[in-house]
Amino acid sequence: MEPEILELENFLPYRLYRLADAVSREFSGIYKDRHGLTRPEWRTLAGLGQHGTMTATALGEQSAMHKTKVSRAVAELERRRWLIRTADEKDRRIEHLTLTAAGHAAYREMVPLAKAFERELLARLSADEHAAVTSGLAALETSLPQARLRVKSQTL
Amino acid sequence: MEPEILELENFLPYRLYRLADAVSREFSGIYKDRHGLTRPEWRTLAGLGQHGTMTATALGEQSAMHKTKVSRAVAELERRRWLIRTADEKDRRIEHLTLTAAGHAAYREMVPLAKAFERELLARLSADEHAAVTSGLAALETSLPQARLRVKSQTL
DNA sequence: CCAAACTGGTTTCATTTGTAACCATCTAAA
DNA sequence: TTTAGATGGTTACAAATGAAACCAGTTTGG
Repeated sequence: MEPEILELENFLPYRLYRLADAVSREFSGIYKDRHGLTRPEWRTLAGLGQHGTMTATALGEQSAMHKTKVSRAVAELERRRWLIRTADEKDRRIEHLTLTAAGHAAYREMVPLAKAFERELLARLSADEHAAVTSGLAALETSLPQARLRVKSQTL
Repeated sequence: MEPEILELENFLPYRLYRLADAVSREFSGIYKDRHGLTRPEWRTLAGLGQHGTMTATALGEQSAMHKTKVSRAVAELERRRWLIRTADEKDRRIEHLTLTAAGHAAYREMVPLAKAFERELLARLSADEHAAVTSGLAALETSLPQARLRVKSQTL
C-alpha cells in the first residue's frame, strides 16, 4: 500500500491560516505603523468604537479574544487614555469600558482606512469570486461549532 | 456627518483570522496532543513527508514560515531523531533535510488523521458551499501579491 | 586575486502569547 | 447565615514569536 501523502498547499487549515496571516500582516500596517497598536488593542478599539460601552467579557466574546489578551489590551488603551473604566453599580466585579475623545478620534481615523483596505482587497476579485469568498466564509463560520469561534476558555 | 462604523464581524481580515484560528486550534489537537509538536514542527514534518529531502529555505517557502521558525522546528525534529541533516557537496552553507524512519512513521500516522479532519470539516457543507469555499480561497490566494503569501523576509 | 555584497542558517533579545493560578465579588443551596 | 461554587478580571510564569544581528560560506566585479 502506497504511502499516503498530504499536499500541504491544498490542505484547508493550512490555506486558511496562511491567507489569514498574510492578510492580517498586511492590514496590521494600518494600526501598527500609525499608532503602534497590537492586534488585540486594535480589536478592542474597534469593538468599543462599534458598540460604545462594553465590558471586558463582552469584548472578548465579540472579538474572539482570550480574556488575558483583552485585559492587557484594555490596560494599554487605558494607559494611553483612549478609554476609561467605570464601575458597575450592582456588580462590583464588572467594569464598563468606554472610549475617550482621544480614543474615538483614533477610531474615526482608522475606520476609513480599514474599509479602504478591505475594498482594495476585494476589488481585485470578479463579482463571482467576491460572492464565493463571502458565501464560503459564511458557510465555514456556521459549520464550525459556534463555541469554537469564541475563545475556548471564555465559554468554559 | 455620521461617525463611520466598522462592523468587526463582517470585516474580512477579522473573519479570516478568526476562522483560521479556530480551525487551526482544533486541528492542532492532532499533532499537539499526540506528539507535543508545535505548528512549525508539524509543517516541517508535513513538508518533508510530502517532498522528501528539502533544504531549510525550501521548507520556509513551501510552508510560509519565517526562517527562524524553520530553524527551530528543524532543530527540535532533529533532537527527536525524526530527521537528519546532510551537507551539500558543492555549497557548504546548505543542508539537506530528510525524515528518518521514525519521522516517516510519525508522518504516516498523522496524514490520515489530517485528511479525516479536513473531510469532516467539509462534510458539514453542502456541495455548493464546498465549491464556494474552494473557489473563494483560491481567488483570494491568487489576488494577494504572491510575495505576501510567502514570508516577507524570505523573499527580501 | 580580493573586497564587497549576498545567501543559508543560527542565535540573541525583546515582545507576545497561553495556561494556570489567583483575587475579589457574587450566587445558590443547605 | 454559611459555604461551595461560579464569574469578572488580573497576574505570574513558561513557551512561542519576530526583528535584527550574526557567522559561515559564495558569488561578483574590479
